[in-house]
Amino acid sequence: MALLGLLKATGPASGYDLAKLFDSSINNAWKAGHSQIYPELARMTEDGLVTVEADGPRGRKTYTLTDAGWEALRHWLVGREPERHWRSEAALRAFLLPLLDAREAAAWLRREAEYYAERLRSLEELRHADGEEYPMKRAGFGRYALELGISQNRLLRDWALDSAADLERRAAEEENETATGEDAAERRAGD
Amino acid sequence: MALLGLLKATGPASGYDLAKLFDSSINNAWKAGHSQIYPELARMTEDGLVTVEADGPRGRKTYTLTDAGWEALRHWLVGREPERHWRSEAALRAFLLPLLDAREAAAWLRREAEYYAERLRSLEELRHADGEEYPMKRAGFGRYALELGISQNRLLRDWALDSAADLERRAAEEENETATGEDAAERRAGD
DNA sequence: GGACGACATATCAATCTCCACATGTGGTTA
DNA sequence: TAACCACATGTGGAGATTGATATGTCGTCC
Repeated sequence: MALLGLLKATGPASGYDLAKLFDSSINNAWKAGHSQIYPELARMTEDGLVTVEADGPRGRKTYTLTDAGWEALRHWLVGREPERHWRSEAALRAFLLPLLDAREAAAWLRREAEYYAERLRSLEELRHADGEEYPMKRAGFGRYALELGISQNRLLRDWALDSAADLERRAAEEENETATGEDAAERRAGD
Repeated sequence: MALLGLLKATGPASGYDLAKLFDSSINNAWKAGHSQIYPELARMTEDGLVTVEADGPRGRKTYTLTDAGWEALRHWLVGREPERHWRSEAALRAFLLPLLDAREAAAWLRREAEYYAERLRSLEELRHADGEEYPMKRAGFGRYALELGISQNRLLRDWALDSAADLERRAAEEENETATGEDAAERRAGD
């Protein structure tokens, strides 16, 4: 479906073009290497969703979206089957974080925050980039998706920083209590 | 890894227990049915990450985390290999949204917003629920992950509503322009 | 004219994942 | 005591995914 979408957005293209386009546009939402793209294009050709034409040099094949393909894409876009797999390593780690001690967890979160901050920067750059650098923008694309990505990364960064601060505060409090307890014990021992 | 984490968090458990726990806890971050869990437990037993003991009735097998298992889990939690698969159907749809006309896209977004709002409600309920209803809370778990989930769903809901409103505004503007153009044409025709 | 990098397509094996099918036991309740 | 539900564990096959490997061409720069 992602391939159909790109074909619709850009017009006829080769598998190679699509692979590059994938990288430079929806790679944040969906990943696919050329070893997935080529067989998929062959399958879609069989299904009549696209047509092929061998035209360019180096055995280049240009694929074009058919009416049936656009219909299928449209149907998928509008359809609302509940999302099948929402799966995120980051979320899993976040969930299991309390297994580590507070200091360690906080350190991990701070590194995570840096990572999100970096992604945030690169997305914000994209927002100010023009069509040359960001081909999908020419088609008015990714406008809303880009804003979403920016907001999400900002949220993630702030969440990581806040959680880290919270964990550190708790750790400090605990150490204080322990220290007080030890002081008391020492005082008792000294009696 | 998710399994190891749950084992660490809850202590010894059977595959059945883990499957249920999965559903009631990290299901939002990671999904796994029993048909994945049982083979995975067998594999981890071979690798020495857990030990099995057939004890309960009905062929129940209880799995216990070994030191090696905890070490592996710890290593995974602390380690920071860049996230491998971030893949989201919703994000993909969001990206391809401009392929639809504005009204249709807005309608889709409003339905999407409803969905996020519902998830938001259920997560907020979870926040106020006590350990009885939400077993992982007993272990102090999911505290930060839960807050993250709430923030994310709120963000998603607001993004969908804002984007829908924006699309509708643009569609209305366009229609106005078109109508004005037609008026002018009619006036010319009437001359 | 040779080297090199970008263009361009393809296949294979290993692994992961999903869904459906399959099988059986223990406790409770009508 | 029969029925039923929760408990409990598996297998098998289709399809997706990843990463490695393979092969060859075109244009350009030195």
